[in-house]
Amino acid sequence: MSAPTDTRERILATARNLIYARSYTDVGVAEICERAGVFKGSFYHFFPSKRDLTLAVLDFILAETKERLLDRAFDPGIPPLDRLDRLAELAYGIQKEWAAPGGRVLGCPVGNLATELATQDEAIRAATARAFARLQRLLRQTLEEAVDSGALPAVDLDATAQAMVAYFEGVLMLAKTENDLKVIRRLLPALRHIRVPIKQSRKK
Amino acid sequence: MSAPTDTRERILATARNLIYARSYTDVGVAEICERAGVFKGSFYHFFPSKRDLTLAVLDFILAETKERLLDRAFDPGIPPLDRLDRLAELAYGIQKEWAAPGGRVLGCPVGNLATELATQDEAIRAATARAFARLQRLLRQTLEEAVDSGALPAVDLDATAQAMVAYFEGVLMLAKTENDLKVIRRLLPALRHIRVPIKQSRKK
DNA sequence: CCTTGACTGGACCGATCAGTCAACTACAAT
DNA sequence: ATTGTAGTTGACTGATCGGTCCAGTCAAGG
Repeated sequence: MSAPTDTRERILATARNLIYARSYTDVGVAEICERAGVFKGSFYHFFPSKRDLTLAVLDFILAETKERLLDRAFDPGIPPLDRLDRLAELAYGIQKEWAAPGGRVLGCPVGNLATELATQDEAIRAATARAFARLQRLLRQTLEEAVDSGALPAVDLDATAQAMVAYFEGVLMLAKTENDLKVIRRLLPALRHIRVPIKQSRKK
Repeated sequence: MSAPTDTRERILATARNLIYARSYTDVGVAEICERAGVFKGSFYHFFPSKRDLTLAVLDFILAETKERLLDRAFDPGIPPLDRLDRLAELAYGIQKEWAAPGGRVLGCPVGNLATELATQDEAIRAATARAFARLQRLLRQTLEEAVDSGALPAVDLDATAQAMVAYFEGVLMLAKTENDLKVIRRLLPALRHIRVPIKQSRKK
């Protein structure tokens, strides 16, 4: 029982904070160790490489996102379309929270890593893609319920869910670039209006 | 007259290619010089620093994007809403072209730099933000025409244009992450359905 | 012919990078 | 008591980082 060592957790949390606030390549192992109050040797005792650490950081982020964002937004007790509004509100709150300390909007931690590393590291690319797929699945389920209950006209469910993921990520990216939380306030609520119509045969 | 030296241009083009295909931090000055067939000394004769090079690369990208994408899509001779389809088609073609050599979808060169550096380098952040603002302006103008001609019901013009920028960037980012051009094919045409309704007073 | 100055070639710099390693400590099981 | 093992400490390595420096090249202008 007890806490066998919190070292690993400290490394993980510190790495998450630094990498999220800056970037993968910009943050070095030495800096992570320093800020976590850990020595190089301990780092490499727990993680075979910086790359493996990053994969672990991704898991960490995914777990946190699930409980802080997804589980709360995609609550079956909420009417389907309202879940989208909930998602937007929660995401805004989280972004605000992260922006507070450094005064910088940080965007989506998954999207940031994906953009930086997708073309360079296949494992990380795949992991981020899986994360997006999970969000897409939740959205698709929500849309399906909305259509079934008549709250939403028929749409291409898969494409619309994916488009919502894209929009969500795009808004966070834009907010990061403008370094302005208001972008999220302004744009994210329109998530519920994203629609990909069912595709018809080409218009000749 | 003549070509005073193509050295600077070669450095710029090489740097663009390398940075776009990988990332700012991952590509070193030495590698850029090597691939451009230029020596370190020449590099620093033309560019005071790697950061300044990157600013120049951004200009380079912006100029290219303007003539290859924006000028063609936002042609006043095309009906406003059709310009959006045109934008989607052209963007797809360009992405396909860039993906061909390395078999990797590269996403938006501006978005990539923005995501990687927005929190670290204020000048680059501002430059990418300006690029997005330019696209937003073009979209806003297009939407205005569409509304005036009755092709589109009234919407919040500024917010919708910005939402379209976000969606556009989000789709490219997702395509890069999934490493799949079909994502663009599938999602980008829905750009024309993005809508941010005119905001009403809070629902109580 | 001589100077000037843009440009090139390339050695070199200190700092930092990810990663290694052997010695050490603490505790558990035998 | 002894050994095994998980974890810690921190010096160290070779490579690479961005950047500096300067002697040399060359064409244009006087």
